[in-house]
Amino acid sequence: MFSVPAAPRPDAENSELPERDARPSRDLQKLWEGNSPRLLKAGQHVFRAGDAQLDLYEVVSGTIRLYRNLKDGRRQVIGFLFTGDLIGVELQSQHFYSAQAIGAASLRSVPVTTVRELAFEQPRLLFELHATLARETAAAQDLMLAIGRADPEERLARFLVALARRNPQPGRDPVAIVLSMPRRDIADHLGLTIETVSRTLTKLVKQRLIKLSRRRSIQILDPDALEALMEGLPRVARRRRGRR
Amino acid sequence: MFSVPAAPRPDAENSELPERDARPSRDLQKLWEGNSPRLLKAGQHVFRAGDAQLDLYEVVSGTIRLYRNLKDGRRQVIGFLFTGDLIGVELQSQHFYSAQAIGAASLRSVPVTTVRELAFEQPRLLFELHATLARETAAAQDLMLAIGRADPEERLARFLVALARRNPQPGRDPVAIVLSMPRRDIADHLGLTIETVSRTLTKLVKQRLIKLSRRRSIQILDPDALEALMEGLPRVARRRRGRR
DNA sequence: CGCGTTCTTGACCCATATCAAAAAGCGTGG
DNA sequence: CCACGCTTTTTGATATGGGTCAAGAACGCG
Repeated sequence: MFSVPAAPRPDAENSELPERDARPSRDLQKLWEGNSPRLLKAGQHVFRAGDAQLDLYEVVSGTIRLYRNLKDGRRQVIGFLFTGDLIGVELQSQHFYSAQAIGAASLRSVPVTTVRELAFEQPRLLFELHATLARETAAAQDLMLAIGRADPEERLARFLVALARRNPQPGRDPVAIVLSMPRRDIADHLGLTIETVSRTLTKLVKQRLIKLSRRRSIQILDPDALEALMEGLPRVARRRRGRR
Repeated sequence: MFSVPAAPRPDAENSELPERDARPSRDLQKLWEGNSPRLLKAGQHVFRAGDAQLDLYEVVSGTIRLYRNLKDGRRQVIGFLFTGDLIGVELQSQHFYSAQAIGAASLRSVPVTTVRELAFEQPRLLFELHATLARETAAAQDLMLAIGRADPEERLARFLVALARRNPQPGRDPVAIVLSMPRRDIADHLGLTIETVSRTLTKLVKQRLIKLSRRRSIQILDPDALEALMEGLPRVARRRRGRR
């Protein structure tokens, strides 16, 4: 079963990837008080890589994708943000990735200058942001591992499990998840092509690990098998990855 | 020529990746005063993923590799740290990657509890650590882009340019860099095999972009061409990466 | 000088990208 | 509610880059 690991586990190898979102804390809550959300249309950018960072944002509704480009257009989707997630916790002079609404979305924001001032008086706030950034870094490293070393099946398994963990579905065991992003984004996130994403999903369906309906909604039928897949254990004795 | 970008440039697409290291600042300097360095032998671990984080470290000498594993041993090298770099700026309860000396190395450290106390009194210190962590995150995302979307030639180009930038060689234009890590580490860093790393390096040699001697030392003959390679521009019109 | 280790080179092959087309959704207007 | 057209996704056929396997060469160290 999925466990939503509130407290970290003392498990060295299978380090639970901390989620990138920082759900409301009292310190952060204060920040937005009385700020009316900004509405974004599908495809609209919050900011682009290289822009000066003016604000810290919180996603109120919708899904935001963060990404970087190579000059010739190849794209790496860094991550997806959902309701309650923060954007821009780095607090640097400029953004090093772009943020764009996938569907319609809404955000609220505070100027970074305000955040900085508050943080000076109230170190706990800064610690909080620091911890959020640390989770983000861990997630980035985790994705690196997936992209650099896992095959498509493992990458998809990781992606789906991570998504499921972020939407703690109370109770119901065949976990339902909604893909609020198109295949192209998933492909660019996992370093694959959309064709491979599609083929791999149908492969997972055939193995009865998941079930997909209407393209964007997925039921996880066998969470344990999926989690095993993440680490590549199923293939009984994967080639021989001997080292040193 | 290589420029060591002290101040960020307003260049949207070709965002300079901030270096992960934080060279000495007054605030940080104070931390280690009077701490005698810990010596590490080749291959020795500073800590492993999952260990509790007890200290914040600074590399005094040598090279440290940071990495994560999949259960079956596949490894992703997150990054390499050199003299002056900090390890453990996340300040979380446990490490989510392992840190290991490549050759002989030495570190000095401060307990995280001490860092936390100081940070409460002296917010600037925490801001400093936060900025370091932000650079680390940016580097991780940059590597993701390379691993997910670049071919071996581009990945090596990025790796070499990044290395050269971290060792600001005063003056001398054919920039000399030393690979303080074996091919296996480079491969595991870039998501390649050692064979591909080797072949790609000789390919770069044949193109007269670099020159390598005694396996571990490299001269960059044509910095501009290398930088162009990073973004994949040389191939005059790479397939067609059309997107939206 | 000799041995173990690291790196390079070569031959082969397979997983995944590419190219191409069909199918399934989805919104819109009648 | 259905028909139409556009977009997204799936499926199929083929090609190829980089992985795998296997020597051999270069190095470094005692």
